[in-house]
Amino acid sequence: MPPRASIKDVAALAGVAISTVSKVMKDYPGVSQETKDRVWAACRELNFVPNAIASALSSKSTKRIALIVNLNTETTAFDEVTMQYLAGATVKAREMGYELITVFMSMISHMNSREIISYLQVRGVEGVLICGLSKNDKELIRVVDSQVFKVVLVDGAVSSGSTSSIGVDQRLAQQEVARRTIIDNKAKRILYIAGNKNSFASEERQRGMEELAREMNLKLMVRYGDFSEKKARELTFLYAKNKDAIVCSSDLMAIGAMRALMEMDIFRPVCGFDGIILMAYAGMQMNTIAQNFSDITKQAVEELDRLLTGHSGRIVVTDHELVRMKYTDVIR
Amino acid sequence: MPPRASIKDVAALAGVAISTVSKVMKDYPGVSQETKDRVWAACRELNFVPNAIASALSSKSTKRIALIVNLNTETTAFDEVTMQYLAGATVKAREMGYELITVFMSMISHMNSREIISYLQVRGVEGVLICGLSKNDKELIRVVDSQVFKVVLVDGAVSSGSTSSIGVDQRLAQQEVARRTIIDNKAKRILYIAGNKNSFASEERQRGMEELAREMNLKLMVRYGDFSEKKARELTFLYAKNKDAIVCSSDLMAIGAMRALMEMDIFRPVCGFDGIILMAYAGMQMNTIAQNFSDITKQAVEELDRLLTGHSGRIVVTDHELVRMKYTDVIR
DNA sequence: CTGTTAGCGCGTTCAG
DNA sequence: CTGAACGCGCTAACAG
Repeated sequence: MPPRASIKDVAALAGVAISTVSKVMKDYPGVSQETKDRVWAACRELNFVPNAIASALSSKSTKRIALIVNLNTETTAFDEVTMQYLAGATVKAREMGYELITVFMSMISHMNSREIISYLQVRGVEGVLICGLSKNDKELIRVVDSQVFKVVLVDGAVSSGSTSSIGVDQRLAQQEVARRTIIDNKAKRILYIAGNKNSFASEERQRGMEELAREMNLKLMVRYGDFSEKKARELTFLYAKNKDAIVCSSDLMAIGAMRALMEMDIFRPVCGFDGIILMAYAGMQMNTIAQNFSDITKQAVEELDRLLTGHSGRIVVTDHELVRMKYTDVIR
Repeated sequence: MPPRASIKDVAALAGVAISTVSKVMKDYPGVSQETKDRVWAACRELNFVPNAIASALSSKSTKRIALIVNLNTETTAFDEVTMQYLAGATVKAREMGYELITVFMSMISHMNSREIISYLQVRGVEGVLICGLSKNDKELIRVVDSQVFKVVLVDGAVSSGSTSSIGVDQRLAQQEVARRTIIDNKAKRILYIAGNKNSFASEERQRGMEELAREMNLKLMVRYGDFSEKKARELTFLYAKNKDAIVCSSDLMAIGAMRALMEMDIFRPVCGFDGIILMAYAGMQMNTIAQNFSDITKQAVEELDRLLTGHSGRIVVTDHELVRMKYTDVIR
């Protein structure tokens, strides 16, 4: 394997100037077809691969974006949603010619906003995707507000100047899932297990549920399950008995609730939210919104591209289909 | 936010030469303490963040590595093992000052080796981590053989010149898991559900099982489950009846086997391999090796660093602990 | 110990 | 339509 050829070598072989090669590579106008052919031939012959580093330095555009997700790297616990976020963004970024570096919250949680900015700047990051921003992430929020980077918030919060927001309409989604479960079971007294008070998404879902309760004239009890299976289980033990249905703000909590009910040996309809496959493995089937989180980050990358090419921030609400989950490729 | 300051600005403000600043930044010897202080002060004042792009161009060292994993991005199926690979590598790479770009097999499966090489070269990749290389990945294997990049194979295959290999001793691990299950249950007739013939890891495990069968004088039936839960289930229906135990080459297949047994309403001891949390959700508990795959890629990043700093390829066998899995933080 | 200088590979005027 | 020339921000000799 010969050492990498540079644009200079190509120019020499093709008998043209460096700038001409550059133009050909980027398909700029103003180069004769004949010259183009000669240049392409030379490229192939030398196995020329443009140097993105040099290009970035010269053009001052790195085409690099960062994905910040909340994967818990301490425990071996895994998180299907995060994984889908990651997969979608990674694939889409490549498709659109962006370089994607993934950053876990845990890697930056000990930094202050200035350090986080430096961290990203050093790496030439121009835009950032943040999934599931919580109110607790104070420093990260300051990073967003600093406007140093173009930012797209995924399932997170509102938008401002250079920031876009994207995700399903949490309020509406929660209402639709819950409504179906409630009507199907003619439920009146509902235990709602919310996430926590710091998550924007959880807050919206809760709001949705509260609205629905008023609208349908339900008796609603709200408790916080912290997105934890265990906590949801405990809450169910405590409060499910005199309720007609349990609505959970996440699938994992729904699993916890379901298990508690099984142990209590009583039946109550339960509904979840995300629509993760794990549910099938847990042997459960319930109403959820059938989200594909990788689609959301795919859209988010597109949105970030918009921001980076000069457009302004906005709020994008993605489609969500409310269908009873089908576990076609899973045994059960 | 003022525009990013460059090393030149710092030099000017500190009243020193550019090269001096550079030396200070990299903590090179031969700079007086006083000068250092002045430079650092200037950095802080200007909020100087070194430009890694420019540095890379000049030094010809990008400090960028790629992680290639086999995450299936078509379906929404998720893969705990892959996720752990990913998490470990991402975290460790950052710790060691490497940039990590993650690449899914599906992104490059349609490319030939030359295109893959270009793809990585364009991005300035110097070293590559490949998880779970299979014999089917012909083009990728050619990339490895081309020696263009330093490569560490994780749970994959053997080493050569600039290539290292890392992973548990699949043969031994399979033997230990199986042996315990077999002894505990005084089993004689074993159904072994292997992965497939293309995976190096699966092949090694199978070899281990075959050795063990000879050693313990077992009656062994080998079938290929393709790492699929469904297939393992079918095989179990077909062959489990007159067997004393079922040994599976992966946890997912073990789940499939277990479910088949439940449907058949017969009991047979089953053992898995990886030790994934999903098992607990599936409501099962069985012998596995308790691997932490993120530890493996962490070690792999260290190994890649060794290669990149001039050492030669080798085979590293990581520790594995054979313990009965404990699902402490999972309800059941 | 410190400063000067010549690139790294490419993008981009701006004359020819 | 083409090419010379400069600069991006930094590194690495080398010279003082």
